[in-house]
Amino acid sequence: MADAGRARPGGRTARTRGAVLDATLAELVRHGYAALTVDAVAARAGVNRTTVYRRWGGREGLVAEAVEAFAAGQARVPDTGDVDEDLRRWARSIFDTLATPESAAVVRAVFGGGDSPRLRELRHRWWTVRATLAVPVVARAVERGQLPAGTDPVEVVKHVGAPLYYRLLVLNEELTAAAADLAAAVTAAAAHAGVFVREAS
Amino acid sequence: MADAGRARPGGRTARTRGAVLDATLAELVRHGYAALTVDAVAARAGVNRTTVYRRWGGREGLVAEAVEAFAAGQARVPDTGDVDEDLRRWARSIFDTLATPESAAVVRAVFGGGDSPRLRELRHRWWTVRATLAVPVVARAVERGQLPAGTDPVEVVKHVGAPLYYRLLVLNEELTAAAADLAAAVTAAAAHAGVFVREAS
Amino acid sequence: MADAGRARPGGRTARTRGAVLDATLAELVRHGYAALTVDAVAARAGVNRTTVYRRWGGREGLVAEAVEAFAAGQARVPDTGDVDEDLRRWARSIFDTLATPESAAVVRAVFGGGDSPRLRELRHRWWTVRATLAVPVVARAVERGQLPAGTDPVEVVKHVGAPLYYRLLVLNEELTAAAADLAAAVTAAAAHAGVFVREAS
Amino acid sequence: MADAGRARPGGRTARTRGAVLDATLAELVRHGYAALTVDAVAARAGVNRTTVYRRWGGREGLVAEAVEAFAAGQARVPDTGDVDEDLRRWARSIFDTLATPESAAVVRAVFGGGDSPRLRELRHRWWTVRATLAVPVVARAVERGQLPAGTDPVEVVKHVGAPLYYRLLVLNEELTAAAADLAAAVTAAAAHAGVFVREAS
DNA sequence: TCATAAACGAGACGGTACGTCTCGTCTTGTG
DNA sequence: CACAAGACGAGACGTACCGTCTCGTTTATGA
Repeated sequence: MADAGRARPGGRTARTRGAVLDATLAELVRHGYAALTVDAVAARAGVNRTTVYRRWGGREGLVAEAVEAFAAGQARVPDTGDVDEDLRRWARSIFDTLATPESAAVVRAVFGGGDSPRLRELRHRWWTVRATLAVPVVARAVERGQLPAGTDPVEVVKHVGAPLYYRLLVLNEELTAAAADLAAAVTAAAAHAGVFVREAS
Repeated sequence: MADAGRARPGGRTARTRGAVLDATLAELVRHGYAALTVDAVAARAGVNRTTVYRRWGGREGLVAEAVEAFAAGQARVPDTGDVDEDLRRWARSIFDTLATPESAAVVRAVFGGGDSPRLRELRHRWWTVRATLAVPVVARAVERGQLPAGTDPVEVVKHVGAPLYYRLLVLNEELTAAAADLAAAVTAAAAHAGVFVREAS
Repeated sequence: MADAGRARPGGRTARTRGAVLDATLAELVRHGYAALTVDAVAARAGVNRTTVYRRWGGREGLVAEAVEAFAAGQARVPDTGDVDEDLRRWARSIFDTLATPESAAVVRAVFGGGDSPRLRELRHRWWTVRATLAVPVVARAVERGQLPAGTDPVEVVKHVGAPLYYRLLVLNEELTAAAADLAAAVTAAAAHAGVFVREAS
Repeated sequence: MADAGRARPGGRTARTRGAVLDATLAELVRHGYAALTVDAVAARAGVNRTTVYRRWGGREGLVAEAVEAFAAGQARVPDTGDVDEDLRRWARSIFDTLATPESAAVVRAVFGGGDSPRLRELRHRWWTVRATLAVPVVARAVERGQLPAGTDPVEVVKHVGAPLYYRLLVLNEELTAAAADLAAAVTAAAAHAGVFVREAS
């Protein structure tokens, strides 16, 4: 958010875009998705309402672009040679993403909002991007013989993230590094035990 | 939902209450929380808007009471003598709760809505009720020696439910019995491996 | 306008109606039809925009009702026994209607505005009401033998009013009593000369 | 409208001007002054909005110039030696001007529009030009002794035109040649009767 | 013929008003 | 005298034009 300025060369258009997206994130953090109004965003960005409608078409477009801009380059793919450590780092990476107030607000906005097609797609993208990154971690472990053959990578990845999102969205508990480590450890233990081995179908 | 009327004795008041709560659930299922309007509920219940505002004070109160009425007696506590089977049945119980369209809509309403204190409390209650029921299952297993001493029951319970809610709220995937079984198996394996053993703190 | 209050007993509704119609006339006088905004009317009436849209549906409905309320009981039908004097008084009556700033503004609004069906009907009513009142004046004169048989009353009435509206709408000249007298005299002279006698058709 | 092209030699500028003025007239005829938008005119003319604002400054300037271009050389001054016939021809000339849809639209635009200074001046010019042309007709008649000395030419001219504009703007009736003849006859009869003789003041 | 000033195209923007939609309060006539 | 029926205040929504501005391109014309 802060350093977005550097990426905005020149024109008024780019300046406007930046101001609006920043304002959107700020409003998201302060009031949440449900209470986010175009007027408030425009006012905070020092921009006319009309401009927002012209370029983003309303609340959804606003959030969609702000989130996409925010989500870019958030996840880190670990490769230490050890599954357990890899999973732990992956969990920590998720934790890092969800721990800051900004991120939490964004995640809540994305996953606690309405059912519009645009939001659906956003959610799907969010997950797809992360799954695409994490799946190889498990695949490599299988190749290295650290996990039993037939282990389903997608399910593993899901079970690492689930407890963290669960805490944030359902339990409303604060996320901790310990929780992340635990989620990774649980999944790792189960994986070693062959629970994720998929029957030949 | 349909036969709920029988459980409500006597007066017009009770009849009104029932009609409104039924209508609220129906609207929740059809349109979701975000698009739920007091007017629509009142119209569907054949009741005046004013009445709804008088008795429930608005959308939130409406949903809160409807959900509480709905949530009563949804969970089943298994006790088969075998942790693995107990956890599996517990997971299946969650699955049953989340699988029907009505339940899914209610859950989405509760956990995908706003941040009002009332909703927060509702979420908290939702979780507390279920945790209270499930914790003894794990406790018993520890007593029986099926799980290592020091196993944290609350964490175990969380990890059973997490993947299911995650699927529903984050991944928007359909829930399956297999997913429930997998969640239970993962948690059980980890528990047997001592992952949930809490260091003396 | 000022004494409209007496005719409004009781309810908030009636009070609102009166305030809005008064405000509409005031705005009409000050800024004219083209520059009349719903917002300004609502503000002046101390009423919410929404209320205006609910009850009058927008600018046109507003003007339509205000004008109708205004137009009620504006014209006087003379019957002195003498055509020339009757026509003169009729012209004076029109003059009285058009001479005050309020009336002039209303007339400009009605006849200088858009082409919507509602305004068209308003114009038609305006004319019809006045024609209905004035036609008997000419008819009586024919019966009395003061005007030749076959004199077309409608055309006579039109020619009395035409120069006055012409001055107001086209020439933007101030209306004078002398102009009204002249219009009546011209029409009377032509009528006596048989110019308005309609060929048997 | 169509042959306006001949008066526009060479340049893109002149071509643009012609296209825009034509488009303005067309929009005026189709939608009337109130609904005339700069955007529509620009689009129809195949010209950019900006160009219109640059050269005409907005809706009013557009209409003003279009109307002036249109109004040039519309009136015909008769001189048959007979007042009655002269007045009749003059009335017919007005009728010709007002009868076509284009002309009617233009007139409505000029006289049924707003109250801006520019439009006021346009109205004044419209009338002045015509009065200047017509006044000599009456003056000659007085010289020839066909009308009484002291007859006020300006009032005569006004009374010829009034019923026709009245029909168009107030009554919204279709103009007919008969109506024009009647207006002339009425005025002529009154003039012969000395109604227009102005007292020495 | 070629430089240069003028006009134009493209399009983002601030601004005003529009007309619509809910929400939640407030008023009122009626039973 | 309570309450259903519904008018009202409040405020966000999304749209349409207005008129301004900037930047780059085209075009006419006279040195």
